[in-house]
Amino acid sequence: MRYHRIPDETVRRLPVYLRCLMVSANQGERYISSRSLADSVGVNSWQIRKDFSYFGDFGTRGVGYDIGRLAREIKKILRLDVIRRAVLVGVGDLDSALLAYPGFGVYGLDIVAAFDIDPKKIGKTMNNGVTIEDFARIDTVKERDISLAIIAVPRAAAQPAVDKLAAAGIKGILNFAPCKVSVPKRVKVITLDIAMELARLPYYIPRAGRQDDS
Amino acid sequence: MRYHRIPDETVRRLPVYLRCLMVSANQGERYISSRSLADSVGVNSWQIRKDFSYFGDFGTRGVGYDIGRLAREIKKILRLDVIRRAVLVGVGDLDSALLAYPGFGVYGLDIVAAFDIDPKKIGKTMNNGVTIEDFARIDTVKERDISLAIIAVPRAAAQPAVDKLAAAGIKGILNFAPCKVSVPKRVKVITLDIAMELARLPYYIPRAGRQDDS
DNA sequence: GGATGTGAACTCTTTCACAGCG
DNA sequence: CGCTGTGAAAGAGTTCACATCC
Repeated sequence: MRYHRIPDETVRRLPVYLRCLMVSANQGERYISSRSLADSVGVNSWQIRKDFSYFGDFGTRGVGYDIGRLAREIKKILRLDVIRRAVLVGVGDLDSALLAYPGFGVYGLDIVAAFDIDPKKIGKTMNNGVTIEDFARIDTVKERDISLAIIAVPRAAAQPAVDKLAAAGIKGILNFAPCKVSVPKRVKVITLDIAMELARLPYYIPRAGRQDDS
Repeated sequence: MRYHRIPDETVRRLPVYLRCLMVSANQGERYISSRSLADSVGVNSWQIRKDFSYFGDFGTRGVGYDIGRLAREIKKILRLDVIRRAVLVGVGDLDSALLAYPGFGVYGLDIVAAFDIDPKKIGKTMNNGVTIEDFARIDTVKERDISLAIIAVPRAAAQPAVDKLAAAGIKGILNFAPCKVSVPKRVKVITLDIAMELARLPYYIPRAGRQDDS
């Protein structure tokens, strides 16, 4: 399969596999079968084999996958094998949560700068030791080898912020603002909209009536 | 089309359409065409028409969609037209952010209780006036007409917490814990895993080389 | 035997083209 | 004439069945 276009859905699943592999590795395991990996992450075993088959033959028939090797391969595929410097834009409640989040480091993310427009925040230092700078100077990230941005600003501020980030050479953006943003093709945006996820939850909940267990 | 199974992808897009409609309504607009709605949310106009066609004929040919009516219809489809009482499980940094999040109320969510296992937190009152209770008493939600839960607990605590929530009659869970959780079929879980989104961002960022704008 | 890797069938989703209506 | 609504075609992604290899 090696020479096909990779489905986006496969790329979405790879980080999930990776996390599971890291957990298994921590428990001292050496090999894992597609079946047991599948059970852990909640997909089918053939889905897992198909996903890996897009990238190469990582397994050993009759044995399974070498956990350490597979984890390294996935990291390489996802380009998580290099540390990337990131900037936080909009320092609020969400950012405290983000900074407290264990696992950004695991995925090669190093938050080295933070910006805000609020004069009350500028100059303050965050939990991780980074001092908040004035967003007016966002263009300085260009000289600081920062390629990723996490933005958590109000809706109206999102598009202008993204425009400035794109101009400053940022290549990837994780957007927590509740709206679509437009960027040049060379910039990748992933929007994570909490309210949108929440809003579709009731759809799956029957108003009343019989229920059966699983 | 009315009598088909609804694609999950359509359900995922409906909240996005709804938000856009609410913004347009606030600006005093009365009608919107599939084309202009499409431009606002970043999909194609035929995608929008197809999505709506699963539920009925909401538009007027030659004119477009009545914004108020369409918003009401979508709310009804998503079952956002009733207030749902929700409980927060695990009160940490993320929860402060969640409580500050404008827009839970917009989608009919009312956070009426909070639980934690940390004795230092139990008894304290959150920003929204809700007092944090001992998670050991989570079963009391059964008598309090609470149908949704938002859980933001460490990975190891997630499955036990979810089991207790399911036993307490919770019907829908928004899971921020970084892992898969198993539930009875009658319970719907939506997992929102920030690290998993972040981990796939570098995949789309070329290591180096030529770039073209859009 | 036991597990992987993969073409082929199948299912789900998007796109198209245009009929139908206001 | 403009814009919606929809069957049909095309495209993506998943599932299956089994050949293949350790």
